Amino acid sequence: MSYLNTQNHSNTVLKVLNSALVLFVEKGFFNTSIPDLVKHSGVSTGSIYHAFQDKQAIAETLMSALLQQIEREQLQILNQHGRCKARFYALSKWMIDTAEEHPHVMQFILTARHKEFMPDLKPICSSQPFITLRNVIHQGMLEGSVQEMDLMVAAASSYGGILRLIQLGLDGMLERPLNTYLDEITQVCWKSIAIDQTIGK
Amino acid sequence: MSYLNTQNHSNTVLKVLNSALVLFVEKGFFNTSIPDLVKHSGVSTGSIYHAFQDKQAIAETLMSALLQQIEREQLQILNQHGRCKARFYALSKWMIDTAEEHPHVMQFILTARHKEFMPDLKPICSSQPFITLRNVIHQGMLEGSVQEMDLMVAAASSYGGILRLIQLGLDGMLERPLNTYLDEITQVCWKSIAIDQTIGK
DNA sequence: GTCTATAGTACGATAGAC
DNA sequence: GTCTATCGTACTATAGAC
Repeated sequence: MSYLNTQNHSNTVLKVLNSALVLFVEKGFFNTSIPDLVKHSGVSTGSIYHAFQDKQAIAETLMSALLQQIEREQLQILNQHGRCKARFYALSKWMIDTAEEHPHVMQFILTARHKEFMPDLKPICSSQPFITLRNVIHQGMLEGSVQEMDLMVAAASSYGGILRLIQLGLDGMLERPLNTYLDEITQVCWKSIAIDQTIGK
Repeated sequence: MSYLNTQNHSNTVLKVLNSALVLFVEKGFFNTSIPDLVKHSGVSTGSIYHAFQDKQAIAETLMSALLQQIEREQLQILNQHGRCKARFYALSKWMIDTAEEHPHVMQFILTARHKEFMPDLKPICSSQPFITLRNVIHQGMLEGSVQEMDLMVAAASSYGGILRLIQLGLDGMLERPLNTYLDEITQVCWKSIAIDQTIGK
């Protein structure tokens, strides 16, 4: 199933964005030509340029749409869990599930060299979804469940492990499916910033 | 100072490789044209194509040279420290120092979309330097200083935090210089996989 | 809004003098 | 080995019919 929502975009735009997601991740932005997009999406050159100003605008729209969708899903998770540790586990599970169900999405967000084709864009880690991840850790410090330390250090250590494992999974370096590592990785990542030594469930 | 060793390569090759490192990281592989390389390196088109088969070969040679140099530096560190924890700390310090002194090197290794322009290359995390990092963690399990767990999970959790913080630093998301975070980040990253709760130095 | 056909350009790579 | 000049190509983007 497509990850992108059908609400904000026309059918043509959506077809192009979905093809762009696949092709940009698999071949790279610069190795994907407009003719490639035409073939993969079934939309003609003219229609593509009617819907988007240029090739770069396709990437920008795609990025923006993905980040919006991710924000929406994060908010749902935050609504279901109140405390830092529960939120951290739920967000980690969601990241790992997304990496398995929509590997292209995760790959595009995590490893696409956005700077290379969107030079004006701020680094991905300054986008709202990453701010939300950090805010949860900050909440933990206020709650007393996370050790007082530099927020960037805490965020890097906790989510860094999750994201690194996801990257290893996307690169085909893991023997088992990603989700089978969920419990183990979230436990050790949480342990790195938890305030006490009782790790029990 | 240049990161690359002058032993294996001629002066012309070295000039091109150094320019390629800078330009590939700052503008990206596909946004760097041969004329760009000519301007930046002072070497003419003809000489570049005399030294390298094509543009991709420049990237491949660069990657190979960097990995070799990194391997050499890692071996030095392993020779200076015997136990897992000491090696982990020293390797982490070395990664952070390298990121500060040679940001282009770190950026090229960590974030360059190698797959995009070197489709045949294995993922970077299967290269020898990354294997060495994992081996050190494995050694820790045998020694009894690191908890028994899946090796990939342990490596992701421990080095993932370090690498994530380095990425944040390279992206300009940190307030202070990277090396000022060294003690804090290595401590929490080690804590995530350490076997007992005594974290003291 | 959608399409085909094509203009214009910039690039990778080569030829060939020195 | 190094250089300049240039070829051929493949791309992005546009023009204009429907």
